[in-house]
Amino acid sequence: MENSPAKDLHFIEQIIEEDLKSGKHAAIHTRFPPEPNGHLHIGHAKAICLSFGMAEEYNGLANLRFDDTNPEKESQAYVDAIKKDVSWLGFKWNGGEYYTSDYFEQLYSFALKLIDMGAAYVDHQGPEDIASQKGTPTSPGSDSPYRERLAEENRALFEQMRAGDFPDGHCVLRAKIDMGHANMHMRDPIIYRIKRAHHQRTGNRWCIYPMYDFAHGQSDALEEITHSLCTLEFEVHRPLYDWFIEQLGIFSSRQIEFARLNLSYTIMSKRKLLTLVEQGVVDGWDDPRLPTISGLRRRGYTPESIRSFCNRIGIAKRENIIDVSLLEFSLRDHLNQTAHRTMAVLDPVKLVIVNYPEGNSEQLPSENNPEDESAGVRNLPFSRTLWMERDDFKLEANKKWFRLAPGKTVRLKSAYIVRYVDHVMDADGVLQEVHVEYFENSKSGSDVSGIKAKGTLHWVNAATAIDAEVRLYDRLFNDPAPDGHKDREFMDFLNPHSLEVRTGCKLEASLAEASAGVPYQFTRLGYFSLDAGYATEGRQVFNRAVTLRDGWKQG
RNA sequence: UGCCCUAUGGUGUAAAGGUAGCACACCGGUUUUUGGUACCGAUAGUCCAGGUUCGAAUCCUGGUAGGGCAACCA
Repeated sequence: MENSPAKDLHFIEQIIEEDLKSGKHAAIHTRFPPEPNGHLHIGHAKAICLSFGMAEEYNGLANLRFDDTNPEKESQAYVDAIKKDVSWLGFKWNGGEYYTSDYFEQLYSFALKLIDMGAAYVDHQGPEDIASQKGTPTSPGSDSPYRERLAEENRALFEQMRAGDFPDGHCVLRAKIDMGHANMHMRDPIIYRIKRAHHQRTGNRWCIYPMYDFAHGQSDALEEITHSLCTLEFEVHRPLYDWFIEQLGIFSSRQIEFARLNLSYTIMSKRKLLTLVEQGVVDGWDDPRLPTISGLRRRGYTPESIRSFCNRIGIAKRENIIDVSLLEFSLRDHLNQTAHRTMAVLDPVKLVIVNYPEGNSEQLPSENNPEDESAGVRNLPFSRTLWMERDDFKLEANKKWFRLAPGKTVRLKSAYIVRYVDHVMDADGVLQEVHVEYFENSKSGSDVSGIKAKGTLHWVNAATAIDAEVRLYDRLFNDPAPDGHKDREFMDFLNPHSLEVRTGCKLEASLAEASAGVPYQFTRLGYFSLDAGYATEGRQVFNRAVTLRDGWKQG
């Protein structure tokens, strides 16, 4: 690192480097602290890449900690899903796996300490009274009538709270700070509430649970987290976070906030995502149209592409909406290097090579990936009758049309150059067959025909093709910021065409052996992968993750 | 009628008082047996007004705009 060329560091890296250089910390320790009450999305991926990424970059440790202080909303199923997603992204919690609930006893002692210091009190008022006394952002609050209760009495009451002597909601424990503070969070925040709910880890051992502000910072301290990275909305919590550290005299973690990720044409709020799932707008949390990690995985995104995306978007404190095209670029960039090319026809029309002998067939070699020689070569069966893409033929074509049309000549990828002969339409004018003649000496790899074909078409041999269903996805919303409108609901912007199911697609035979989740490029069409979830016996289903970039300007 | 945060091309993000750079998107071109990839090029930016300075995206003052803050949620 010494004398390293001025690399562009984001503000968190700068803070870390300063802390390392000054000796404040010998090594850094970060954490990713999800509440197990929902599924992770691409926004969490940013946070994961940051917190785990910083630990990797500076040879530190990173913890995975489940912030499970509200048993009513949380479950083990979410814990499992989150662990799966983080692992899939390629991160290891080398600092360990923790649960805030493991600290309940310790947090209880912290509360007792606060009480003994005269810095916390039990309040018997209801939520309405407490709320009204809190004041507003522009007017100060007022003191609770229980605020000056003696420490001994508070201690006894708090012990009774724990012992279960009071019903739910009977009273709360509050930090005694300043009801006139400009920061609402400093106006005697509630730090413990009585709640008889079964906790997935502690069962019924506790009937009081600490609030976020009395759990998160303390957990950071107990794990000696040096840099506690979180999103901007916690900025106003930081004074409280620091206040508890000071009062309790615990390890001084530093909370640093960064702007959360927003992606164009989608939503990131757990609540709104849940609405889509519950109302059946999508198939579930892993619907390929959702920005959830599980959705992206099912869509065909790779962990590498998501991580490179997270590295490209930067870390800063200003609000942002990242263009979804950057995400798509990251996927194409990765898959172009790694995905095997295959041929598939989504909207098939018969292509008959009239001068190719009936009954004949041959095997034509085709490279699996022009970007990667080591990917090897496979043989494609070729014969007189093939499938071609319906929109690769047009009756009236101009000079800019490189595909098939009367008078046009094209190359069939890895095969021969063919020239239009005629076509067949049914009574409704729907194209049934295209007839072409091939040039025998134009065979791919040994072309001595001297004929130049502008366009290259993909095709599939009819006799050996396999049938499949292919699902094409478009953005879920029509608006770049569906939840950014004050006067409209995000559901108003749903894209009715976000899913297009194509049946009767023709795939090259090698795809019969495709495994779920392995991405393929369908030549000229995009990147696709087999979806085991949608498949049924004898029917393959492929999802399109993203199209290829289309540089063709029509018209 | 408060407090906190933020303002750089279309979208993101750098530049720590000294040439406003990079990526995506868009547009044009070269190569191409994927209208893909690769490569080359173009367009395009410091919220406003003052001030300090030889010199300001950067420092100061005042505006303006956007975001956040009043759950026994996290």
